[in-house]
Amino acid sequence: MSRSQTDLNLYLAEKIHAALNALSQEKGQEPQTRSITLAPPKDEKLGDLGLACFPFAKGLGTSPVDLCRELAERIPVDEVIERINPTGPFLNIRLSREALARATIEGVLLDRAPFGPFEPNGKKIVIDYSSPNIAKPFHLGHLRSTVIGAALRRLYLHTGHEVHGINHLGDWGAQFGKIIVAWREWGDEAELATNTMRHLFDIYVRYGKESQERPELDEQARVAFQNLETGEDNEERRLWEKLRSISLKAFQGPYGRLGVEFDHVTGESFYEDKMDATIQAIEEKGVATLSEGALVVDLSDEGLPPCILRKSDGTTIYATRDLAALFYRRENYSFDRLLYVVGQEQKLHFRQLKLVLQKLGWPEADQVEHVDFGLILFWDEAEKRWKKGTTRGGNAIFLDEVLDEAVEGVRKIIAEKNPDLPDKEKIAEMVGVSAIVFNDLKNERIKDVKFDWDRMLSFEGETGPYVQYAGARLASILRKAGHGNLEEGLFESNIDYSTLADADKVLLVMQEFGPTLQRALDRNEPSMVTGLMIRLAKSIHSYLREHHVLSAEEPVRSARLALVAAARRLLATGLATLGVASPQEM
RNA sequence: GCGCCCGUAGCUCAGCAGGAUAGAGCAUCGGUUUCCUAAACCGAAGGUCACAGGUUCGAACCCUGUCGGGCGUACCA
Repeated sequence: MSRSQTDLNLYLAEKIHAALNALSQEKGQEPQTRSITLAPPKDEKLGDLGLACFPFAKGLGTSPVDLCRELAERIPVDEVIERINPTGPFLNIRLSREALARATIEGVLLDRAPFGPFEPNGKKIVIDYSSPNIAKPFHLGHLRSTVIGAALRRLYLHTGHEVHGINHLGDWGAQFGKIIVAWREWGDEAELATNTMRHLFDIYVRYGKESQERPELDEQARVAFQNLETGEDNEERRLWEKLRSISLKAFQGPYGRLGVEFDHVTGESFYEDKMDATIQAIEEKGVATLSEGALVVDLSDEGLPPCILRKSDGTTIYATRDLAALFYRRENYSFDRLLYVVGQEQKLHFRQLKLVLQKLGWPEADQVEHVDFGLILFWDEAEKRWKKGTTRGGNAIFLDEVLDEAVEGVRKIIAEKNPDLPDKEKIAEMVGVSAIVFNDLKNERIKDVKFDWDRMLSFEGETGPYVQYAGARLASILRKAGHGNLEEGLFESNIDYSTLADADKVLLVMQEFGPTLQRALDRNEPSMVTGLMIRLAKSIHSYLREHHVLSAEEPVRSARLALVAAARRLLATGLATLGVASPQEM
């Protein structure tokens, strides 16, 4: 079964492409290279998918209306294309309902691309995401990089890429000097043991406040990091190791709850012994200069501040470690693309890094991309506006608090609406955590997220639970039909797909899966998938209202069950790429 | 100051590389439950797409300028 047999957008695009090329050849023109994007016509009576002919007409020296008519003549009606209908400059196509149902349902249930995994394409993608500063709690600010990166990792995996997901932990650097000093001043072993992250957070915040009146703290912190970077087995190193390992352990909690995985956990400290060689390599290329006591790559040609390789006190900086990581990743992963899922406030830093790579003459410079995202803003009642929250100010919200609130909200709804549900606690966790993840992946990543408890804890409308609920309803129908394993045995009976004409809305949304994955990859934008899942859930909820499955007569009943199984499965697949669970019941 | 990002319904956002009459959710109002989960469904109301020019068959989308908000602007990450 070829891809275009299950992905009808692709099927149509191939037909149109062939017709366009035939026309080009006749007119002695170059073949068309412009990609074909189909969109639903404004009026559904015109067809299911349409192509605007304007851009193609220009190259062929004809009018869009004429081109549209000519294309329609050249694309014969077949078992998939029920009607081809030139409407002025728009080429509208109506799909055969039977073919639509067959291609979609069989494609999904037989796990064919784009619904199932793609054939390996040999491309290697490295994704750097989450990368929190440990020794500070996992707070809301870490959530975005973590869930966006994890979703991209799964999307690239699904579409046949070799993916290396890396957690570039912030476990090195000047900040550790501050944490070491804070620990010396106010650290409490008992607190650290019982209340690890809260305690580290408290002393870090205290450092931020007290260092303003006691500037000697900053000097101590600077020295502490300097001592750490000597590589010697000294007090600083022992403290660093202790604090690092204990906080790393504490981070497994949030990662576990979120279901986030990494292929490599190589933090900044991993490059401790690789930075000298990196600096040396850059110096040998002759692009490093000394400026104000620091070793830098000058970028004034591009009108940017310099990229600092070594600070005037001899210690390294995050740029040094990022460059060492780039050298290491090029050597060890020979990536086709390297994605940094990091907030937009670091845009300048990544521009600088890329420019350094260009100066080094790396061809890979163009394959390094900053996948940036917006901030999390908090409502300031006094100023009546949305503001950035800071860890330093002590107003960070811990991720566990947010997840716990969401789970508690779900518990209440279960108690009210489905008190007999088995495994209540497990389901509450699944649904509550998912709601937070889904919410974060809902909007375009570049948009700032406005943190709003009411909105986050709302489970109605365009939310994670709404989508999960659609899946649970489908699962419930399958369970009652005796399909314990959901789609098992469905193909044993011959399904009469012609009886599913009234399910065209659901099926057409399911057909958007392929093009949506493509767009999500092109733009590194998981929200494309989130949006599709909402539309799919919406179409399912509507369909189930109007069409009864279990009480239908054969052969309609079997066909509807197949539809239900396929919709359920696709929903689960899409949600899984987002990191959202699909409970059987809720 | 300079650079980058954002500005669409009361609120939060979509708008699928420039296409047909700008769409959802929340909130508001009204309707649906002897029916596989009402965390649902159906309907009503709600718009100067920040503003002004420009590009063209066509602009919420591209260009220029203005206004508003945000982020960044060498030894934090």
